[in-house]
Amino acid sequence: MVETAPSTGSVGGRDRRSARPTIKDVALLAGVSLKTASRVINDEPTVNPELAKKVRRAAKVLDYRPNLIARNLRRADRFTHTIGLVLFDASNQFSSAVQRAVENIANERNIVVISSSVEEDPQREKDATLALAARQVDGLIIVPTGDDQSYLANEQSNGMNIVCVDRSPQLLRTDTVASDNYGGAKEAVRHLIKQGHKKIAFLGDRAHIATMIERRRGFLDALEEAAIEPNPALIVIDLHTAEGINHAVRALFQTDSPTALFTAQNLITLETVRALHQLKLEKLVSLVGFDDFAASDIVDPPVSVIAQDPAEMGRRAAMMLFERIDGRVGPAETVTIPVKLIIRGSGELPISEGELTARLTELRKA
Amino acid sequence: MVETAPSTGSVGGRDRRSARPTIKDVALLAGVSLKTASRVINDEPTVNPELAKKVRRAAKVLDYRPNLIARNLRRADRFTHTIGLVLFDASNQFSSAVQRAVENIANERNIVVISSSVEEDPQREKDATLALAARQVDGLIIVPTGDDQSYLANEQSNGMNIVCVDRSPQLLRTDTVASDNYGGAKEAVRHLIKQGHKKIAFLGDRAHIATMIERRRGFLDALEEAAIEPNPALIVIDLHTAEGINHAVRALFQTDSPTALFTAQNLITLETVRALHQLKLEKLVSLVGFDDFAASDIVDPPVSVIAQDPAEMGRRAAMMLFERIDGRVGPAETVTIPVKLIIRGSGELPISEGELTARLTELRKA
DNA sequence: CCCCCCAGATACAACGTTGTCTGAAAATTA
DNA sequence: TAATTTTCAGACAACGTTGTATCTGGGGGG
Repeated sequence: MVETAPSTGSVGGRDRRSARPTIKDVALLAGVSLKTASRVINDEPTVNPELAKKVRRAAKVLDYRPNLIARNLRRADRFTHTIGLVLFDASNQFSSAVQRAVENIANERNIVVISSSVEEDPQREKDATLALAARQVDGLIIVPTGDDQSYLANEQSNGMNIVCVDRSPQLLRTDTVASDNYGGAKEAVRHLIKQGHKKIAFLGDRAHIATMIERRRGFLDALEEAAIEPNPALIVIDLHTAEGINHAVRALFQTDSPTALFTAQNLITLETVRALHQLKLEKLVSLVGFDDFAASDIVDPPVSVIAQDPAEMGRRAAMMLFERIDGRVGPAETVTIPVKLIIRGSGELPISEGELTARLTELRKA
Repeated sequence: MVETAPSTGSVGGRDRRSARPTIKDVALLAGVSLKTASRVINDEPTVNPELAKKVRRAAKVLDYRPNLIARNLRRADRFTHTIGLVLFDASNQFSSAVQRAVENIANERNIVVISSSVEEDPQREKDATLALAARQVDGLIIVPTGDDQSYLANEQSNGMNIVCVDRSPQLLRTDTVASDNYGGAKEAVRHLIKQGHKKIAFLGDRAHIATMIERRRGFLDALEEAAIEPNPALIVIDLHTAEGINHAVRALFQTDSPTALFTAQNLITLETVRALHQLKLEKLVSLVGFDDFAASDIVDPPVSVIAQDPAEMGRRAAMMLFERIDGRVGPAETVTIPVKLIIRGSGELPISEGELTARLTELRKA
């Protein structure tokens, strides 16, 4: 599977000393002082056009590009024109939509985004975040993973601008952009109750994550509103692997048998639908998920969801961050982005107790 | 939607001069020279343990963290322990799987990944890539967007290590990790031909992208093998927006009517299935897509695909890059990652000319 | 007792760049 | 024409750090 390319010069093995030209080389070639070359590179007007032309030609010949590391070290304003983005998981659709939105806003301002994906590991979150800070980013956008962001307190008091997205930071106060998690969850469950469901299960991620707490609260309040006693056996948390979710769904139908499910996160929704397919229950058990995903409308049956707007969240977070970088002072703010119930079918299946019971008996026999 | 947090100190508005402590502050507090403090920070053994302890305590008190920008500037080896990753679109599942794999490998080596998403814009690709190079990254992993990467020639000859993923670079020779695009496409189309299809359409992305060229070649060769004359009207390229794809699919069935489709990219597959649903053709027209996507197995009908292995591609790319950074010299290599036909249903629909014709007539009337 | 050596600390230069200050020549004014 | 201002190039320091050279003092050997 490895083939070497036909005869060409070797690549790799950088001789790190002989590398890139510096402004000194440019000045030398142009026959001016180093500072004059610097002036030309930075478009300062106080240079004789003749000389400027010579410098520019030299820079072009050498393919000179300023070393931004050196520049950032020296520049008075101390802006590196770089922001850091910490994601809980780059391959989650929610994350990558946020990333894309942030990059688009940053791009308009010629700001580079340094992103780190921490795979839901709080230690990695901390390491990555501090590594970004040590690189002197102008600000941080974080989708928190762990339940303690206090390691940022010093950075913040040193003036680092921080915006959290999706999940509020814990033990730290920062600008935050979040969805209406409570309201959305409540709406989802109300919707299921309106369809006639009474045995509704909650499938959620790690219990300490702020969004999960809110979504579960919404779930419980919707039940209470309808005077439905919550059944603890129908509340499953700590789901974050495909296997775990599959197992949990099967377990649910082995013993208790909900007639509807509320899945509190996009990956959980996806895996739950997959499990329902395997159990041939997808047409018999209703489901509403929190957070939309790419193919939700062409799944069988199409999945009803509480849709978040990750692009808007990323956009707002980036804008809040840039305002702070531009000098806005004031107390930390929280922006809540509304969510929307999208009805597609999975949450509005006709209820037929008979068929469901039949299928479940069949399953339990097997 | 904006609420201010209850009484706390303000955030933002960094006083950029009074910011973070430097090693000078640490040395001062510890009562030693700057260089001694530096030695302690860098775990050099030639320091009296007494003093070392004092320095460490001072560093802790001040919450000192080295300024990596300054360090990188000075350090002899010139490694910044940072690599750049340029993606064609962060929100594409393929891209984000690559990103995740690269970050995982990099993380093991304590390397930070700076990534840029360029939204399939060649100019942005160039800008972003050079911006990363100017930040002195130790290497670059690029999923090329444009049809000319020669702007990197100087960087490369200055010793920058570059690995391309998915799409080969054009007008430049670098290490490359790619799928077996030709073989995969051929296999997909052979599979459709084996099911009895003769009128097979090709739906592809921008024509200049290396992968598209290969996949189209595979498509055409499979037809030729079976002595099927390709019909130019069934070859649609330059698809890259949801609307465009929807429109193209509708157009296909207005005039010519393929009985099967080969969609050459994941986004195209998704939108094509969506369009088929709208036209109520999803059970009548067969489809095989190139590149898998998250919900492909629970879509109605489940989508048969040629699955790539983006995680493996990212992993291999990162490993090749690190080998180069570690000093491996030699000609540029190309690694081909095998692909796999996954049969799920959409490519194996029973052919019923009658029903299809009926539905099409109905459609054209409307 | 002197010299040397070594451990271990400090002083100074350097990385590539930009901020500040100085100086020289040109341009303007009196 | 002399005095003064303006223009603009260059010298030098500095950013925060590490590499190298130098210094200091204490211990051991002659």
